[in-house]
Amino acid sequence: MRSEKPKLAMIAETLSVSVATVSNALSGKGRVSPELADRIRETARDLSYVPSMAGRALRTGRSGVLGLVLPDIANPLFPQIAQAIEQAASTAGYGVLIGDSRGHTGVQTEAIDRLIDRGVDGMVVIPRRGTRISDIGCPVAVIDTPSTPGNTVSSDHWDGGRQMGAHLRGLGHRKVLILAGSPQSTVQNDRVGGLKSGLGPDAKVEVVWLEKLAPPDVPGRPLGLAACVRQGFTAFAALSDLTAVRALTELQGAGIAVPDQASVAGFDDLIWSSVVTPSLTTLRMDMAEIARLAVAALTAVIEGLPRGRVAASGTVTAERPSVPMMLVVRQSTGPCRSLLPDMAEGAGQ
Amino acid sequence: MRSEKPKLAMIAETLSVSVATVSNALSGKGRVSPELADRIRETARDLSYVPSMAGRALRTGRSGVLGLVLPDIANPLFPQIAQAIEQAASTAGYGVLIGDSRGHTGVQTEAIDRLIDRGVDGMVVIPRRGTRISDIGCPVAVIDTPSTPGNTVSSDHWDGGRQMGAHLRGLGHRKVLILAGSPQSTVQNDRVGGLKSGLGPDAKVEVVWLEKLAPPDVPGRPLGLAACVRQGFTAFAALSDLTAVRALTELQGAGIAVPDQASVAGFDDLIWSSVVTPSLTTLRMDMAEIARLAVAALTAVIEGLPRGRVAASGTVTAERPSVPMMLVVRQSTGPCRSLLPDMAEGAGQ
DNA sequence: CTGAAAGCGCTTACAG
DNA sequence: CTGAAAGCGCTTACAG
Repeated sequence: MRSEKPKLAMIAETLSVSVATVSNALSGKGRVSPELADRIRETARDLSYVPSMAGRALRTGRSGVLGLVLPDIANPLFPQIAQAIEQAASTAGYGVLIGDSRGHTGVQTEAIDRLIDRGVDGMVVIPRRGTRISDIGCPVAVIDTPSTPGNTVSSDHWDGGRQMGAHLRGLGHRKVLILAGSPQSTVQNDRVGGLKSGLGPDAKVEVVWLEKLAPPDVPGRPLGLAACVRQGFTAFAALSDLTAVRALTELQGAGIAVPDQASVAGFDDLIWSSVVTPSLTTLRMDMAEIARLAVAALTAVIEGLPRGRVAASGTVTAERPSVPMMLVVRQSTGPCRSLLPDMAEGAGQ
Repeated sequence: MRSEKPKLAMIAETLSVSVATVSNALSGKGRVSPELADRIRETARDLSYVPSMAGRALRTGRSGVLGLVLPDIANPLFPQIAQAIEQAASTAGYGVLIGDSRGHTGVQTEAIDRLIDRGVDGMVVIPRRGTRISDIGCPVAVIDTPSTPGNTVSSDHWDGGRQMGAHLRGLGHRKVLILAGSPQSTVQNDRVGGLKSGLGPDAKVEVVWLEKLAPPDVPGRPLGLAACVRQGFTAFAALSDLTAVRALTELQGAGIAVPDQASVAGFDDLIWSSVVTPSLTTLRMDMAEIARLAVAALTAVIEGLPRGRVAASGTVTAERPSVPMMLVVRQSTGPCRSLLPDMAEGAGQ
């Protein structure tokens, strides 16, 4: 029912003061007497004044918007990431613009450019396959993995792998198959490294990179996991919940009981992992914290705060570069029964 | 290496014309001689000129940004939706700002308000549980289901259900359990209705609303599907792929072979459905088309196009209100073997 | 402590 | 067909 969108001038007029004073009062820069400032804030509230982003942006050269670019849009992590970033950004007073390169790895630059053209003040990028981010023209926070140069902040994927490895080792597993995606992914390599370390030197570990399978791996194609069980593998550690669910259903479809005959574990704790039977043991990322750190790093340099730094790599530096992952133990992993060929008995529940 | 971000004035200066002329030429409103317009466009390109959104927004009162609000952020459809909307918006020259109400159904207004405050020109809303959208202060496109008043455009969920029902019926299934989420969801109700219709009058159909289960349903809890099979249910139609995967793994875990002993089907064709074994029969939405229609409806009223209409409900009207769903038949559904109690034999493959 | 003025980069009547 | 001018809503030196 308000007659019109209130502007600074309206408040000024209402109180018979200058817009400059209103602006100063509202921005709390303290050049205004406390009493006047109070009155100004009050009538601003009464009029439900909302500053015009356009006016402010034009004047200050800052849009108050951050870009979020996920090259790999089909990424099932997207909801988690988008939610966390939006939350952190909004708390920091920023909006979040979606940048999507629709899977075309090369076209990522285009998505970034579009974001720049729209005037984002900074952006957070979740790279895939070592996409190189450099002099983009605005501060960039990269969420990848601590071992990547230019990484701003991320989960400690290596340690996550280590936790998973230790868990599996603790259950007695000594012959483990790691189901990985792309060998080009630093995140995945870190997870593999940690897994091996956690499993210990006496474990027999094999890695299959789905992407390297020939003929090219198709989602629906069986991975031959039952044969692996017959060969003595007792645990399957997938580097993503998606692959874990794939492994789980393949095993179950072949009549192999999980976790009785083989353990299965995933990564990332997507909702799916808690919904399947048996529910999946997995590693949860603290996306909220990662997002908070990434956004804080960004806003620090955007707002010229003392702590804000842009590293040589062109990306922004966070308070701390890595956030621990948390092991979530559920039903899909159990003690190693190391039962070899004689697995015909039952899949009974 | 460009010395500075080029502005309209620079182009004008370079060509010794007025900024007004440059503006007119670039916006193609045709008040400029073709030759001059060409030269202007050319130098604009050479200088890699990008208009300042802030300047334009302040002047025109339009931000060139659309809001996307999904109250149910954990929604696994999010990647699909976000990608499609971003694609459509970007093609139409708009950016997309994320609006998230973080699950708090009531707080949705807050998310919407934040978007409004940021000056979005319109927004697309995917409501849950009959959230009421009204006089928000900007054009709104609602993507829900055709039977909801105020729906702008959406999949034809009823017909999708019908297709699935017909498919199952064609395979001989006559006793089907529908796994639904919330009875408050119009989308789900439509799917249920279609399913029943497609299954035909002689089919015995039961619906279990997961949300109404007492004690409240927890993701990991078994749904007692094996017992249902013993009772003669031969097919399980889940209203989402998430639930379908849940059902599939529960059945498999209980030693019931899918699709040999029971068929399972889902909805939405998330990536998960093609990855599990057996891969899931499901219904795919044409999100790209839906997004295109929604965005077109929005931009039509934003840009004051002749076709653009705001319906009485306060939401925008699309070229057509519904888009067909497409049945994707995969391995999880098969002919009904109608094997009753004697299902002890084998889950072996 | 408060205000008048300039200007951020555009677009849009309005003249010429 | 082209241009001079005003103004969108802010913030920021600069005076007072």
